[in-house]
Amino acid sequence: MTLVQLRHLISVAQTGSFSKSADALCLTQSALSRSIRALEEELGIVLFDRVGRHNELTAFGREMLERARQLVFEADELRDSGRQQREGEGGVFRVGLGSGPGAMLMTPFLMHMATRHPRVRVSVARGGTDLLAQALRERTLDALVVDARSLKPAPDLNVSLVSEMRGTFLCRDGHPLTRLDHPVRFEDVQHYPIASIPLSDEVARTLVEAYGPEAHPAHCVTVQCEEIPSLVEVVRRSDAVLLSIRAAAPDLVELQMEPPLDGIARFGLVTLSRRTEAPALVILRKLVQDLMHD
Amino acid sequence: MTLVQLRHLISVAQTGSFSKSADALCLTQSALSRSIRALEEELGIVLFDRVGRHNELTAFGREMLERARQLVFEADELRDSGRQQREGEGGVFRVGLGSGPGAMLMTPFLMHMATRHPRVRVSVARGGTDLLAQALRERTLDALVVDARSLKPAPDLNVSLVSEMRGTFLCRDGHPLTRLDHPVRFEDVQHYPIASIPLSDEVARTLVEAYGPEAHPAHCVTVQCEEIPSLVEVVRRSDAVLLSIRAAAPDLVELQMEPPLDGIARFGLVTLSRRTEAPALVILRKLVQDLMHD
DNA sequence: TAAAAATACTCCATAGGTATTTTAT
DNA sequence: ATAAAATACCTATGGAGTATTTTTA
Repeated sequence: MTLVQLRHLISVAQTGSFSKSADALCLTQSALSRSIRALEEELGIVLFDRVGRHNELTAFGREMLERARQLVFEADELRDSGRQQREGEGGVFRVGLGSGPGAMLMTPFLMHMATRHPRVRVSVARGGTDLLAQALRERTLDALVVDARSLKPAPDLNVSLVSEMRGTFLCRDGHPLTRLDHPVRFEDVQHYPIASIPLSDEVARTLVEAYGPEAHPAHCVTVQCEEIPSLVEVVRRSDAVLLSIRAAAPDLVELQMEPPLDGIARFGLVTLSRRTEAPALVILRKLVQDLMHD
Repeated sequence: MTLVQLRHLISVAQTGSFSKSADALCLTQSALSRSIRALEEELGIVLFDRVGRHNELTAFGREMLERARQLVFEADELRDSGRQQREGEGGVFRVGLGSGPGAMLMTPFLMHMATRHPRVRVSVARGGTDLLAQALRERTLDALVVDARSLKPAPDLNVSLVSEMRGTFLCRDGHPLTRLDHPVRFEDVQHYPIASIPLSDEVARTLVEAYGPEAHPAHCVTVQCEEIPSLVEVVRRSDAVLLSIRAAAPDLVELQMEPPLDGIARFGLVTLSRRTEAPALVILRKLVQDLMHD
């Protein structure tokens, strides 16, 4: 029994004629006749009563037809599901976001998937890089976006750098620090609350190297939260200073630090090597590249 | 996409190995490899990540697998349904019973189907022969059992005689008519109530020819009902006389009439000619032959 | 290095085409 | 007599086998 044979059955049942169906199926009448006959022989039951001009389904044929229709319909759906997945119109996509990327990507990513790819079942996990990497290895996640510096290199992980973003101190327009007559030093900043998302050890080391032990986030950050928009709002309405990547809020003013903070967030898209990429990954990669640049 | 390919997918997903599945499927490893690859190419998506020793389904492959399992299961069921129908283990069977056969067959037939062939969906219609024949031509019935004499011969109807049964007058043991010192005449019978199922015109004519106009059922039958068992019960408990086929009740006594009633019920199994018989027809035919004989 | 999958090639089984016969109206 | 299905015969595509290469643990 073949799906093709079932398609033939359905067609002949519709037209009531082998010849007409043969045309419709781009086959010769004889080929179609043999196909139906083979099906009948395999099933051991006659499907059509050949009544000269017009062929009628037998009682069994009628029962068979409905089930054949169902089967062929499901098979067609299955066949199409491949294309749908490729085009981001289906399937599941489970993403892990590190702290920084999570803060920047979570909402836009979910929005984008909900509006542009509504048929993809997407789920996002946030957490520490190690935990996310573990989930990736266990195949409970399809991809991660994390700060590449926080990720221990491993041969089974495939990291592709998608974005590099400078870290800076930002404040509201008209902030006292913008009116200083000398380059801003860290001790100037320290007079104000410092807002930040949770920072990786790598970033902490960069800060300590540039501005001394006082600059370790564990000490200096006074307003911490994972949602960048909330922090931005606080900084807009107060004298708090935001330590984050420049692109977090275009309307905030970047402080000209001395020495300048050359820490760079290196966001990487992580997948398991030697494993097939989730089709929806291209969507995520493009989104990250569009959203995360200075 | 082929059902065979889906079976291959299912097997490799189970074993995690092309070689093992190839053995299980009685195929070579290379053939199986190509089969899966062809499926992947048609769908446009990789199903397995070939990770050396052990092959893993991709995310898409896992989704696909479930649907493939369902599809193959349904296909197998469909394939088997033919054999099931042949063996009277499924399908529908719609029978029309004429008045006489209905009276004798209805209950035993339904009992037999319910107990021996519980998976066949059976329905029985009772009615006049013409009405039943019409339903047969409209394909709302699969077969009839009627008195052949009441059926107008037609080229599109296929009648096979399954049973001939003598009609007689029956009464209870010890009935006054059994003690007569001469053969029973119709006028003797007329002194008692006459019970009968509705009789065809053919039988009526036979009666009139044998015993005169007084014997027409429309005149002489005083207790009429379609259920033979009920009539038999009445005749057992009263002096009523039952006009029916001899086999209706073995414990009743047959009256030796003068002249003898040579009317014979000729029960025929009617189907549409040139149409495939319902598989369950063999069941009915055998049942009729077993039940309806003198 | 050994086991497993992919590839190259060859073959043949079968689906399909052409021509003809049979069947039913 | 005609239109349609079945049949006979032939062809060719693609599924499957054998031998070999490539890959990965």
